[in-house]
Amino acid sequence: MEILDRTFYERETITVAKELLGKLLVRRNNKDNMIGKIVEVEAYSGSDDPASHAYHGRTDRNYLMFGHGGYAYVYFIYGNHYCFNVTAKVGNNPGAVLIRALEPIDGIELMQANRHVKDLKNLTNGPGKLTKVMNITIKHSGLDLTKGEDLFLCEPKDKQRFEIVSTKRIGVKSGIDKLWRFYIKGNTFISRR
DNA sequence: GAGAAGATCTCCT
DNA sequence: GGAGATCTTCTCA
Repeated sequence: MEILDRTFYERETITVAKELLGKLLVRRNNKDNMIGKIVEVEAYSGSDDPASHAYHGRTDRNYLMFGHGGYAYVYFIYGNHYCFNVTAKVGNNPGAVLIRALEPIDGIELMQANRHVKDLKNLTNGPGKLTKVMNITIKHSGLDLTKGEDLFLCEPKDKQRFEIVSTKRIGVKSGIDKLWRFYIKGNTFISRR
């Protein structure tokens, strides 16, 4: 498998977000692999995006968004859930892409066991769900995704053509004029509301 | 050191 | 369709 390298991530956040659709997220857990195809993402920028963690400047929590692209940025939200982001940026403006939904590809039995859910369509269709299924926690924050270790992204073997739909982002109260949520048209594994 | 809000999910009606 | 669960982070004193 071809792991995405640094040059993929060090581009405009919006461009990276769109191109992440259809890529594979690989989670290596001891000897077991879990693989999911990315079907839904959201882009978060910096000083021009009031919904972004980076909007109010650099802090102890969001400093990863100000660093290089291609790193995992994981944070805990609502007392219950982790959200998994990939840093993606060009120049000095911070940026990250939130992975919102996956299509289960491999290691499905392990995924089901991690959440005690059998319905595939209800397994990874939300940011909090997919982190639980993939066993992604705050420990993975700051991980280099280009090294091919516990967690990385790669190019699928057979590239499929699909249409990209862009809509308003979900769950944010500011920046709703930006259509920075992207998903694969017709895919049944996206989250909705 | 206290208070409030948050890039969500699940259960209940 | 709506509210509760639950804790980290940020802001202000």
